[in-house]
Formats: sequence, structure tokens, C-alpha cells
Amino acid sequence: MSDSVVNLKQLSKSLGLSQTTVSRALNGFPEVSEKTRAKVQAAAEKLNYRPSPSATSLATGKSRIIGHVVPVSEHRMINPHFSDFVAGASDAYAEAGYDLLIRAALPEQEADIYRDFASRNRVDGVVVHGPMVHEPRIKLLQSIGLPFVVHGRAGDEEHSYSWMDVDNRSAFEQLTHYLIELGHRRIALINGLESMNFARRRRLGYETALSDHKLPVDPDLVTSEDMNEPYGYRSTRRLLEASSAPTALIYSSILSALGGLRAVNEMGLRPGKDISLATYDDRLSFLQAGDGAGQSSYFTSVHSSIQDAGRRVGEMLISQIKDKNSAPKFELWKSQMDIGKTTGPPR
Amino acid sequence: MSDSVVNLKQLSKSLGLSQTTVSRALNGFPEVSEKTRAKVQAAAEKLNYRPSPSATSLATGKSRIIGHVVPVSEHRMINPHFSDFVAGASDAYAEAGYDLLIRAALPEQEADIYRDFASRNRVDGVVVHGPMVHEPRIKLLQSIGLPFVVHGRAGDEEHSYSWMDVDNRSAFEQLTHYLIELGHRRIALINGLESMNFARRRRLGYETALSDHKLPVDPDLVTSEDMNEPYGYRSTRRLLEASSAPTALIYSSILSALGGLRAVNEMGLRPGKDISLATYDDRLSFLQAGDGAGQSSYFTSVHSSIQDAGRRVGEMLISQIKDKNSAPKFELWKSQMDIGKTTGPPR
DNA sequence: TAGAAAATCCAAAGCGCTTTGGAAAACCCT
DNA sequence: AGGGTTTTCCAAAGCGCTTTGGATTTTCTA
Repeated sequence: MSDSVVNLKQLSKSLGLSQTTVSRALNGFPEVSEKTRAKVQAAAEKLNYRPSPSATSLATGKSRIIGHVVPVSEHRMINPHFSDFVAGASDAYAEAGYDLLIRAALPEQEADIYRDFASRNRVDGVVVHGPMVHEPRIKLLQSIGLPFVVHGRAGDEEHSYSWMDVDNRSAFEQLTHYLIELGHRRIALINGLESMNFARRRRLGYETALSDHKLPVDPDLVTSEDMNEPYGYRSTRRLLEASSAPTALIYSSILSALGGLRAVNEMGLRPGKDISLATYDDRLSFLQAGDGAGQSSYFTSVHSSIQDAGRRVGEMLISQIKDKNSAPKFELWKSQMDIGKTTGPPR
Repeated sequence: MSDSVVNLKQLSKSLGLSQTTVSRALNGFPEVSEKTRAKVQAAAEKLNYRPSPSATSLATGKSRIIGHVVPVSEHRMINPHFSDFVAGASDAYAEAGYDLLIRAALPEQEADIYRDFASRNRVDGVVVHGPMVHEPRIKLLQSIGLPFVVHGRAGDEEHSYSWMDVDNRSAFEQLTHYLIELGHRRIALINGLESMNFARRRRLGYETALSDHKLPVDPDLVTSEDMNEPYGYRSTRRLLEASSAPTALIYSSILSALGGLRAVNEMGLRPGKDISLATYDDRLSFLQAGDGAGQSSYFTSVHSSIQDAGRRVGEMLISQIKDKNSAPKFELWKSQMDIGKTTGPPR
């Protein structure tokens, strides 16, 4: 309760012990008897002792901080998926006694920031967000020697670093497959930016399903942009107003799906009847029903919680930091399919 | 380019100067000649010198980190407005050489975290998010002596601390007023949690407008919950299916407005014709059109960019940290009204 | 019970920076 | 040129922790 600030020296003086012993007692070293350890812990509690992070960090070379650099594009668009991911990650960090540090950066500054992070150990490790098909950050971080876990995967060398990803390819294959079986022949894909690896994999899955059914791949039915609501609206309108409109649309994000839904409604089309909509769903918390109780979702979707992903990536990174020279770990999550009300046989 | 790590000692040895002089040269102290300062800076650049944050922090007692504690509710719902706010704030921080630290916490842990932050100066200041009507954090932070800026305001004592807020009350008064002038008599308010101060002010504005026009305030037309999409959907359906349904609805967030739109569409009502929808709009980046070019918005709304707010709050906090005993500063932003396509005279 | 082994503790040296309190050098004026 | 300023620099003492290398005490073994 007391807000007085005690440091190690004062604490050990009050105990009549050396700083060494007190430090060791508190940090669980074996060369201190359980009796004194208990005494020390009690005193620390009572005097409200909290070690200074900067002093600890200076002495150990560890900061107990995980870095996230968030790429700020020219449009200052912040990826809303980021907040859910971070919620999960910071949860894992808090449990392990780590803090989360964020630095906003233009893409071209990112490399320099990593160097800065590492050279003066401001952070003990970083999470790499949004890996591209060609991902220079991975080699950079490896050469710097800064521990990292990638959320997603880069296009190549999947075994030289740790990552956690969902099976985007099979998710989209499954979704497309389902629509084809319903009878759809012209299916559009409102994809994310295909410089991103996840988007490329999704497209691959989509095309695989089409090919499997001997259906043509029409490039006019695929769009690729930053996944937000207006993009979903805009591209849906454009596609549906074209001469040979698709009968089904697959969205790479529920945000663009919401935009698509708005467009469809505005055009007087009934989802699931006149037009079919399906989407990938990151289970963004602010779009989820609060109760969560078994009510089936509105959109037909494949889903996987990005918040859970954040937590898992955080855990993986921390365990990697603790055991520095452990082998890279990979985790590939399957996403769940969920039939909602927005799909049906074509008219 | 070189990844070698040089510290002050090595740098000063290579220059044939003392650590004192080099440190002073780099930190812009006047007691060093411009000639040596230039020499020092050149060498620092060449050797890629970066001061160690923990050492600096230990020596100065300043961490150059701003703390944000994000309250994690039981539902693990992360406020999506948070990501945009943080984008703006971290931008301001980056400019001033500060980093942003996030710690996830259950509401009951928050006080302890502030104490922890301050006692060992892990952070130099904090941003207080989501102030309640009664806000214990303010007194706590004042007693601890940790600099802070509130995003929003608490209900009382507005002059003892720094804050930045939008004029929620007049914004909602204006919106309600507009709907009344269009001819609406039964107007619903889909509000945020009214334990939050901003929601209370919004309701006040809404009620003021009604009273000004001698219209009754019907508690059945007001709902109060966490602002997300499903909430908007659910409450809209419920309200519109009731015996004496409103002809217009005002939403406290564009997320619930999107939910409301979904409900309305599903019921076969045309927004702006059969039913009027208006909303407060935080200009969340992922709902904004990428081009931004003068296209009028879809929703009738009052708006103010929460990202800009984040940047401003960040700036205010940093200036307060730099000038510790400056008087509290307040900023009240007016929000802009924008007539969209979702409102019209009642049927 | 003596001697060795194990358990327990400590003084002091860092970690990499800032800053105090001077000292030395350079400059300025009459 | 001599005195006082002003400028320029430095040695060393912290900041609050961890950790090395011993010293001291206790426990165990025969």
C-alpha cells in the first residue's frame, strides 16, 4: 500500500543481509537457505520492493520487453486486425512478465529500427507482422541475432525461422469448393494485397479449387487491395454491375465483406438468395457477439481467431527468448468452416 | 551499416576525449565547442554509436517510454478505436523519440500497474483511456505524481488535470436536433456504456435536444452497451420490431451503426427513406475510403478523427513530461457534422 | 572429533550512461 | 604583461541491479 520506494540496498540493510544474498533470494538462486529466502520475500513484500527495470536491464542485458514495429503506410491506415492480435500477445507477455513496446515506422525505417532494438537491447525479441512474399526482414533479423517469430510465413525458407500461420491456402480452397458444389461457376475473390504472402496463398487455394473442377480462372474476377470496408463495397459494386457478373463472392476479410454486404443490400439483392457471400473471418472481437453462445454466424466463413494467434505467437517468442538456441518452431493452424446465411445455390 | 556496437567509452577513446565531453557534445550542452561537437557527432555517426536506453534511463531517471494500460474485459473485447488512437499517438511519440509501451490488465489491476510504472520509472507518463463518470485513476495518478493526459474527461474536477476531449454533448445535441427538424418524433439512441463519461455526455446532448423541442424522453428508446457491431444489429432489430418503433436511430459508434444497417437492410427498410440512421464517426481508418477524395460519406454523422486525437494527446503528454510543473492543459474539439444518405424525413 | 564437503553468505566489480566539482587552457581587457 | 573571465575539458562518483570469486559457517563422514 505504501508508495515509498525502496531499493535493493535499503532492503538488504533493513534485513541485515548483503545485496547479493537478497538478490539471490528474490531471484530463486539455490545458494540461499529457504529460511532466509522466506524472510527476504516477506520483507520485500512489506516494504513494497520492486526492482528497477533499467538497472536490471543494464546488469543483465535483458529488457523483458517485446517489440512490435507497426508499419504505417502513407494513408496512415492502421490494420484493425492488429489490435486483436496485440490483445492476445500482450496477454501472453503479461503472464510471463514481459511488456509490449510499439514503434510506428514507415516501411523504409523498419530495418533501422530493428538494428536499434538489437544493438542496445531495448527489446529482447520482436514479432514480424505481415510477411511479404519476399521478406527481407527475416534475413536481417537473423543476421542481427535478434529473436523473432513471424506471424504468417514468407514465401521461402520456411524452416530457418519460427512462425505461426493459419492454413490460408486450404481455407480458401475449401470455401471455393463449397461454393462450386452449390452450383456457382463464376466466383469472385476480393483479396488482400498480393504482395503479402497470406493473400498469395489464399489466391492459390481459390485457383486450385477452380482448376480441380475444370473451371476457368478469370483474372477479372479477382481484386487485390488493402482490406477495408470501402474496398469491399467498391469492388463488389463494380463486379456486380459488370456484364458477366459473378454469382458468388469470397472476401479476404470480414471488413471488406461488410462493405460487400452494404453494396449488395443497396442493389436490392438478398444475400444467400440472389447472391452468395463468403469470407475469411479473423474473429475480430468488435464484430463478435458478446455472449458468444452457440448462435451460428451470419456470414458463411472460414475462421480462426487472430487474438488466439497473437497469444500463441507471444508464447512462442518468449519461449524462444528463454531458450536462445532452440530450433525454430512452426505451427500451422487449420481454420474452421462455418455455413451461415449468406450463401446458397445460384439463381 | 556496420552492426558493431560501440559504447561511450570506446567512442571517446577513439576520439581522444573524455566520456564527459563526448556525452555533452552529443546531448547539446553548451560547455563544449562547436568544433569538437561536430567532430564528435561525425565519429558517432561513423561508428554507429547508439546510447543504451537502460543505461541512460538508469542515469537520468527517465525512460523515454509512454505507458498505455489497456483494460481487458472478461470478454477479451478489445476496443477497435484503440488501434487508431494508438496509431496517432505512437506517431507523436516517434517524432519526439519516445516509445509506446502497452500492458494488458484487468480493471482491478490497473492501479497496481500505475504504481509499478511510477515507482521504478518504467515509463515517463501514461495516457488514461476511457474515463468513467467517476474516475479513481485520476486521483491515484496525481498522488503518485506520474504525468498523464486523459483522453476524454471525467465527470468532475475538470481543471486539475490535462485532458483532450471532443464535445460529445453538443455533437449529439446537433445530430438529434437535425433529425427533429426533419420531422422525426421518436428517435432512438444506441449509446455506449453509460458508466463511461463520454456516453453520459452524449445522452445529455440527446436529451437536451429533445427537451428543447418539447419532445418526451422515452427511456425505452435508449440502450447502453459496449459499442460493437452485433450490439447495433441486435438493438436495432429489437427497437424496430417493437410496437411503437422509432423512425430514426442515432448510434454512438460507426461499428454499431454498421450493425444497425445490417438489421435495417435485412428487414427490407431503405435507409434514408423508410428509416433514418445517424452516427458518431471516429473516422476509423479501416472504414475510411482509401482515396479520401471529397466523396461525401454514406452515413449522416458527426465526426472527429480519433487518430488525430491520439496524436494530439501524445503531444500534450510529451510536452507535459518535458515541462513537469506546467499548468494542466485542456482541449475541447468540436466535431463536424456531415449529411449523408442515411437520413431523410420520416415516412 | 577431526577433516572434508556442503551450505550460506559477502565485498566488490561491473553494466553504460550522466553529472558534479574542478582544473587547465584560451581569451580579453587595460 | 598581468589579472580576471570565459571556454573547454576531465576524473570520478553515482544510478540500482547482477554476478564473480571468496570467505565463513554448518553439516556430514569415518
